[in-house]
Amino acid sequence: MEVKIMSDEQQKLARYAKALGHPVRVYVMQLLGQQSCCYSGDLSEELPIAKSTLSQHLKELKDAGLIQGEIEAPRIKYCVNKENWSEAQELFKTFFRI
Amino acid sequence: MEVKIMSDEQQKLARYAKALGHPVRVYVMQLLGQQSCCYSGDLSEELPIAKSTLSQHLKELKDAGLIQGEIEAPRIKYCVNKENWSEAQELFKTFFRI
DNA sequence: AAAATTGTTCGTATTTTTGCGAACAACGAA
DNA sequence: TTCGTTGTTCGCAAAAATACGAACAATTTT
Repeated sequence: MEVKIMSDEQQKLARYAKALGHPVRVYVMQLLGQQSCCYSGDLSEELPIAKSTLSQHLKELKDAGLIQGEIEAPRIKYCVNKENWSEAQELFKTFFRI
Repeated sequence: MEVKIMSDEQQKLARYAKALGHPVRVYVMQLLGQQSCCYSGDLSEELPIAKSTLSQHLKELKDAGLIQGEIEAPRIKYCVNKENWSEAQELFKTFFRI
């Protein structure tokens, strides 16, 4: 896309949508919606994927801005990034005009 | 995911999100939201991508169930797949609890 | 029938995503 | 300080996504 046709909103929406484009990542966000925070280990026990794979999915969500990690040694506490979550919420709300 | 942990809802949401995970596809859906139908040619004029690339994106949206094509020779009229759009709407609404 | 229009499909190349296990780093506990 | 716990990063491999132009198919127009 050398010439920019897409609006920033569309770019952002696509970015968030992409981050939510995998069942594991939807699962994580849904869990965080219920309890607002969780540890990678908790997820690792529930999900039938390798630790390293989970770590990558969490990184994806982090890179997309949907979650943030906080060191709580020796673990890492993952929480929803509320600011960006709200943004995503608004974007999807508008997109689906709901 | 040989052992199914994810719910159908989560799988579906991820599927729709994935389909929306590209700016061009967001653009198309947003246009269809405004005018409900459009032709590939219209899009091709506005978007700085090759016809074949656009065709692939439309196929993605079709495969995800978000749009449907109707032959109106020599063109193809693309419309929102209302049933699935509603489903996606509901899924995202619930997901974002909005 | 020949030519033009519309859009898909094919072939190809590049990049990104997904996934795993092994190795590593950081930290608390023994 | 050594050992366990926790989670990331590395190295690799396979699959999927992105993108293009050329070729093709279907239909309408000339």
